[in-house]
Amino acid sequence: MSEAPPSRRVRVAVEAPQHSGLTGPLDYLGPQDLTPGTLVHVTLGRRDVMGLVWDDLAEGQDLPEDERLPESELRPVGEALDALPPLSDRWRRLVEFAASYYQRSIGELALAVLPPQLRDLDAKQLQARLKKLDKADAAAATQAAAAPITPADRPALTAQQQAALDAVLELAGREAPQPALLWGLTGSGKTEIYLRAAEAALERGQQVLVLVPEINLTPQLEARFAERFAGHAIVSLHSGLTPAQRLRHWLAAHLGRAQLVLGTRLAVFASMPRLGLIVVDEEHDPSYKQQDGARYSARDLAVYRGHLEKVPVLLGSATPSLESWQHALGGRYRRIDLTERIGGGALPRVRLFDMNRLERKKGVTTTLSVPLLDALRKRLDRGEQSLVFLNRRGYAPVLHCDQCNWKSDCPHCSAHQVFHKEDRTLRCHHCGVSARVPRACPSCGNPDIAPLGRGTERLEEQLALALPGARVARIDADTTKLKGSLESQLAAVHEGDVDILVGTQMVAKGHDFRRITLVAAVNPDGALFSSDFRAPERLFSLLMQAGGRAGRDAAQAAASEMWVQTWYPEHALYQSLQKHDYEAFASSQLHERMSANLPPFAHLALVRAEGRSVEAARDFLTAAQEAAQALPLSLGLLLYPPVPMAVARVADSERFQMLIEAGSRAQLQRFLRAWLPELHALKRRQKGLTRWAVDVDPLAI
DNA sequence: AGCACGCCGACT
DNA sequence: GTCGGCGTGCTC
Repeated sequence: MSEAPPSRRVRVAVEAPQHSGLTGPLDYLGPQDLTPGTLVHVTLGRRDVMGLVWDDLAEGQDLPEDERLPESELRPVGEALDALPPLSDRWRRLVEFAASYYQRSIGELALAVLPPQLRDLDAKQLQARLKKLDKADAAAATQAAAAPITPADRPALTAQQQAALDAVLELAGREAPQPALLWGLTGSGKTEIYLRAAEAALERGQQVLVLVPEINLTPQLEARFAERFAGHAIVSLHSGLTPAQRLRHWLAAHLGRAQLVLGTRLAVFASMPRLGLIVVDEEHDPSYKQQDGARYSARDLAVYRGHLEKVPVLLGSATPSLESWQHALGGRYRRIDLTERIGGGALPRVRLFDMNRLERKKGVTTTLSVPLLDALRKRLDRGEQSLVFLNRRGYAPVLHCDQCNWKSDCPHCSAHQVFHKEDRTLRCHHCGVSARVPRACPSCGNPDIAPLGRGTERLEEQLALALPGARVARIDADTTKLKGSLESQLAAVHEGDVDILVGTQMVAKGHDFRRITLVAAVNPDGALFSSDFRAPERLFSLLMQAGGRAGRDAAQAAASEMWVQTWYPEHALYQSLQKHDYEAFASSQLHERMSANLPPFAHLALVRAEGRSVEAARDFLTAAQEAAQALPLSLGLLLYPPVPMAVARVADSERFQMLIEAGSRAQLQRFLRAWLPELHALKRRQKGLTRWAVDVDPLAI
């Protein structure tokens, strides 16, 4: 028997959430040779939890010597899962940065971004898992020898693409590459640039990380990469995988066996020992921001990770986020442009249809205007497809009684219940409650209750009625609930089994329709007057993307059209859209943002509070504000008063929020670090407060 | 967050 | 007398 190695103080990041007040790693006693990055079981209170051996934090970040527990009071670490190679130093720096920036504990974040199944394993089970993986890999390796990529397999690059690729490769050759913003129209061949850049990294023996905004978009991109890189190991990482798949794919990345990792925002934390390139496709997409728990932006973390690992980051978009655009204008990002569509195709002609020109007759539906129906009919006659875009699910957003003014309000939320005709339900899109549609007005008994407004279900019905013989189909969250149904419905469109496709933003993103020559946005005005300062940016990008669905087949591009029905055709947003002029739009938005002192010229944090009563939620934030004003660090910050959220009550919970504005990130960070402990204390005193959270760099205000 | 302890109401 | 309600407080 060998002697037990001498014990020492070991820092372990444990899975304890922020609310516990335990922010940094905890101290345990462990063997001398325990490497940082190793998973260990430790006792926390009375339970056994997973922890990750951490290093001593940087000067100033750590507790002072005299506040640490004496070694005599420390508990020993439990079993180490040392069959797994430790998480790298760079990986830990990324997690440390993310935890600090988004104001969460290191342990919470570190363990939340590991595959969930890893937490439930003991050393023996892990070893078995790794052995099984070895076997499978060996079998796969003998089966398919990596086929070299030959130039013949790839489409020739246009001159512009070649220049873009050269710029990317030049960056990759630098010691500390600058992030690149690949600004390319839909159909300009961005994906080909990703593929070529990835190819170069693979040839150097490096791994490539590709992020996409939605799970929906992973299969088609995965197919493209799989086709190009046959024989290479490609794995996907997203929340749609089974726990076992997720662990297997994560391990493949961590062990360096997966050469390409493709995934949604959580994949930004994938452990990759030989990372050589990060691609963030559709970098402007709001889905990159996590909306609960640690509210990180995977795009921003990707940029930070690139900086840490000294690898190039390629941010791609036709309508970059104004943050990224501003970075490019300021020279922090290298801008690379793709301004031509492949094959010389033109962008669809944008027609702004002025709704004011229609005669307004009472009770007559104007959404399907006569000219729009004519345009749709023209496509039908030519055997072409059309996409009608409406960002609202259901049949009608509300039911209404003419006699007593009753409305289908949700009993638990400050929102209407949406009428879904298909299953005759009234559903609240905020809390999810569902009720049968009443036969008569529940308030006065009037049998004549009517739907008000329209959603995709009703649009589908009205189109079928107005255009007899047309094959109308609808794709939205309701028609794609079942697994695989989105794929089969998209396939039906590709097969030509559909003439007119009705859909929400789900169909506006990414899907490559070949035969669509008309895209119509029938009611996009809502976002023009939203209280959220980012609403115009989102609308512009959504409409550009929707428009990009038309004319992808170069032969039909000339005849393709985007139809926008609006009451405000003179609005600057639509004017820029009509000219496909993202630059003009961005410039006017940035101008507005600068004069209003909004991002990217200011930095925001949002504190949200939920309580059983309006008072509980509001009083908490008011007290929080008072505590903030007492801090010297709040000097120069703008603390807005607490206000109810746009939907103030959800599932019987009252919601308030409060905005903090700072001139610099560092200032905001310093303030939050000092302030949050006070909020934890306040929460304990505030009765009826159920939850609160800080959102750094919030996307939706 | 878990998971204790702790101090008051309706049950065998 | 005890089972259990959820308020309060702690976890290296």
